[in-house]
Amino acid sequence: MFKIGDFSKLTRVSIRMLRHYDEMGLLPPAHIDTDSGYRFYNAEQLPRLNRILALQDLGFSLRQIGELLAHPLSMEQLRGMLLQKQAELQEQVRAEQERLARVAARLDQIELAQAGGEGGRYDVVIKELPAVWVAGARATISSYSNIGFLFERVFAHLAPLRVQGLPAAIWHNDSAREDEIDAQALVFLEAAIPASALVQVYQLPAQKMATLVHHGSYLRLPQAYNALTYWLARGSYQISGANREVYLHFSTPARQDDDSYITEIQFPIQHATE
Amino acid sequence: MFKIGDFSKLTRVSIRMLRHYDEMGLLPPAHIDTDSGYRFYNAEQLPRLNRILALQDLGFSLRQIGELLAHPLSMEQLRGMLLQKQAELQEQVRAEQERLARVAARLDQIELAQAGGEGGRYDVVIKELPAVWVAGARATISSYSNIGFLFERVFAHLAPLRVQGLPAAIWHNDSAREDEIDAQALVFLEAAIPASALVQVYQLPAQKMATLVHHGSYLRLPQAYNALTYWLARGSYQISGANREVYLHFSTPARQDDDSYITEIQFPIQHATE
DNA sequence: TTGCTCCTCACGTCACGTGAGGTGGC
DNA sequence: TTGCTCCTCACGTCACGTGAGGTGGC
Repeated sequence: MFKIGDFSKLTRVSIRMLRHYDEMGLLPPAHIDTDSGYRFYNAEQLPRLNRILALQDLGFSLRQIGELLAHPLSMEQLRGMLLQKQAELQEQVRAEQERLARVAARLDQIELAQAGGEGGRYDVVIKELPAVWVAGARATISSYSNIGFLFERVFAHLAPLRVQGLPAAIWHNDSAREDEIDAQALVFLEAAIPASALVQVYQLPAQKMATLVHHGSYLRLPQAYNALTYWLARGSYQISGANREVYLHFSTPARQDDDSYITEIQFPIQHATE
Repeated sequence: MFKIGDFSKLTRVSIRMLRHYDEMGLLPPAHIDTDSGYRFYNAEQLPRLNRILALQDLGFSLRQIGELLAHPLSMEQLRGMLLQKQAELQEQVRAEQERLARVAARLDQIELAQAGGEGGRYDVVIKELPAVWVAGARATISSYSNIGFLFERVFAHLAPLRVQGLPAAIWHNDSAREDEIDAQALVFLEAAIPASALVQVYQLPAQKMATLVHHGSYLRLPQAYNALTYWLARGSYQISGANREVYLHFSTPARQDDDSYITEIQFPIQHATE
């Protein structure tokens, strides 16, 4: 028989935890002194404690372990649980490795900044955007700054409906030619509204996005794009579609050199392994 | 200006968390209505929120982020913190991968058991043993079961000192010959005691151990050894020294076929990469 | 007018560590 | 007799989610 302190030394499990396992019914002591309340353990209890520790190491919670010990699973069921655990752990490892890549990218960013670069002002954030309704107009334009008339079309469509929302652009840059830009102006909606010949209304699908907020004039947007694409190149993501700009602070008509503008750049991404 | 719900939708940060960041002083709203207490945010706050989220993603706690935002670090200091984070994350990834290997080993164990094997009854547990004083006697013997006389030597040394402790054996199996076993009998002590010509007293160094508890006769110890060595072969550990047996439940003189015996087998291990 | 949004307060999570304050055994 | 060990009770951790119960704006 071991007093709790000796059993703790033997098993390297803290006294606190042995008491906790007792409380949870996972490992009641072999004997409890009725006068003093002292817990006494014996060597026969070691296999059970080891099973608890092993299951914990496999990633089960103490509650789950309690159930596993109370209602032992068949080999086949246990195998199923472990296969699921394995998948979870693999996903966790992947997530950790991606985080590591992001730390490395951040370190790179610092070194570039020390070398005189500009990227250090931006923080890239990954978001899961849900599906959302938009009203949009699309056309091929000859310059990025010419998107204005598309927005006018959309706004003209929305005004009589008394609908408002954040404006955004999607740049479908399939063409290699710099003067053939497949551009889409859109406004985010709360819900579906009627469409028209010139303005489409549809749902953008849910999408994982790498985003960055640029606070300043459009003339310095290229630096922001550089920071984001550099970050993406360093990481473990692939760009999986057309990039967007969300105009969080702007004026109409747009000016190219307004330093108060705030623009979020978004690139749809997916895991490089998918 | 955005109400908290709109800002939450925009940033994909829950309302609960925006309020929490306010409470912590990380991101106070740009404006709070004095009557209603409503929080209002504006687009200028997005870069700060993104910085919070990016630092969180790098593994900093909200408290640390608060300090980083209040007292910005130099590039060099930030680099140092990130390098440390990187090391921590690498260690975490390694630990997760080892855990994954253990899950895989467990799955193997199940398949072996289904094929009629015996390994399924054992749970391997890793422990960090601290340095500990022992009294021991060492000799080359011709059979494992001949270790008894070495224990008698140790017990004879301890008896007049009125010292007790758990007995254990260390098997220094350097020789290839099965009838030349370099064996050591020892007893764990609470503190140092005098040595003698036949009994050494010294400290076993701290050591990471892979352990397993065998409940049953010594005749079935080989199965327990098989389970442990198989587990070790599957995992990412290297055996780094002589294995031990700790006799948790036994009798003197020892019998080979006593099913009530409880024995812990220990292999010193280190990471395969070290 | 009626949902909708916002507010504060507070509990629960999960596996622990770390006290405070008190008692029994060598 | 005096440390030592054990006991119970309870708080703190940390980033959240999820209510309860109540109020203001279209």
